Amino acid sequence: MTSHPSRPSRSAGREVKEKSIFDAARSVFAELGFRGATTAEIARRAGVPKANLHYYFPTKEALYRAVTEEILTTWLSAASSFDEQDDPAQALAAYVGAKMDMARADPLGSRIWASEILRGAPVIRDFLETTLAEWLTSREKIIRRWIDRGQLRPVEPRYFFYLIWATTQHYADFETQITALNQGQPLSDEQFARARAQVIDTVLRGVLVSI
Amino acid sequence: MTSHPSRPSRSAGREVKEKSIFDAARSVFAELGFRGATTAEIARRAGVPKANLHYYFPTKEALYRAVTEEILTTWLSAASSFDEQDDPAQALAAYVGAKMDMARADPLGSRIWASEILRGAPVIRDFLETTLAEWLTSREKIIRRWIDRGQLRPVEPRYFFYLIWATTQHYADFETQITALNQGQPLSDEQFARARAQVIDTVLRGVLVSI
DNA sequence: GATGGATTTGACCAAGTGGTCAATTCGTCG
DNA sequence: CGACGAATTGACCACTTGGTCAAATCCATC
Repeated sequence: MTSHPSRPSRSAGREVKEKSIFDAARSVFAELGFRGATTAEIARRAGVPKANLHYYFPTKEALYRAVTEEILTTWLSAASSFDEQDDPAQALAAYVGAKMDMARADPLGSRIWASEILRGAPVIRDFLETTLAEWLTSREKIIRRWIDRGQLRPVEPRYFFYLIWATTQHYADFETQITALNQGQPLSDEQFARARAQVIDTVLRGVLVSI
Repeated sequence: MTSHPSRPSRSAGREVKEKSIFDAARSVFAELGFRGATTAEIARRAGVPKANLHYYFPTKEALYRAVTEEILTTWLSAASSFDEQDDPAQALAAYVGAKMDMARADPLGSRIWASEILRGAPVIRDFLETTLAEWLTSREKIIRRWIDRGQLRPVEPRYFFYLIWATTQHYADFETQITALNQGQPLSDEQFARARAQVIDTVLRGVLVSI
């Protein structure tokens, strides 16, 4: 204990404040994109003066990079859930399910990613061309092994991954549309669970040899 | 003939100019979104002074609405290609193929749509809640009929449509990412044809009872 | 070739932008 | 306590934004 509980220590206060700015930036970037986002709006949502925001993050771009950095980290840790197993059905179901859960738990991250890609990926281009490309290559090998063993239909692995990514991220990126088509109500937990199960099922049936 | 071929008539000149502004706006909105787009940049790409742009389109929002209007029109005409047929395999293959072709032929339209949804669909919300919702309801009936006839596995139709929309539009919206993962080269016609065929095949196998 | 509406455009404006800075306040520690 | 660095913030700045406007130009018609 360095201070009274109701008055957090200096360093703890810093973390809290930095996080509130960070979270505000996340939501604004997800809604308006990098160009459309304004530091004034981010500061407003964070409940701090604009000058204070610039104390913690020197520029708008630095703040944006911090946000994308965290998204890439999250993505990587989730990507490792795609493991080689004997049973492709189990491995794929786990992976697709995990991606659906991510879209539900953190739609903002997915939307910032989408927005970044839409504008030509100036910030994460390097990540796409190196880390993501390597990840994809290594997982293609796993898919090909399953195909060689006759467990999977002969598909081009990368287009199969695109289908998985597109479908799962759609529930985050197009949440507005999905809600509008659901009588204006966001998908309930039950509805989402049903969608999740169906996505897994459809994807698996699409590529498995037998089921 | 109202004038010399090299000097277009007044009304023809108007159409040409309006279209060049319109096309420039499309590309800027697709890249930067509504908020990120600037009238100066649109005017620059159209090769006209900014004041001239405002002569043809009074405000940035009017220009944006004109662009989205055209996208909705295109969408509707393409949506009618989803017809009721005896054979769901044929109908679905035609629909998915058409959506893939649209993503290839006009990626900008898809990206503007995506960008509009990402920011909460303030402009097309009404379209989503009325026209699109009705379209979806009517097509759900067709899907259910196929299910009742035992031609399709019992899926919730709307989540199935989301999978189709997400997967096909991904090739437009995430073109930057797909290109980055393809050694920096956009998908060739051959690669795209392969992706198109695989998407159709995977989607069909995912929901057809027998194939 | 004169007329008059359509078109073009440079100059301009108020509001908003990202970012700075100096003055102030705060909290910790000797 | 006093002092010193960390943190806070109102005021400010140069630049960009969407949009205006009046003067100039164009061109079909008579």
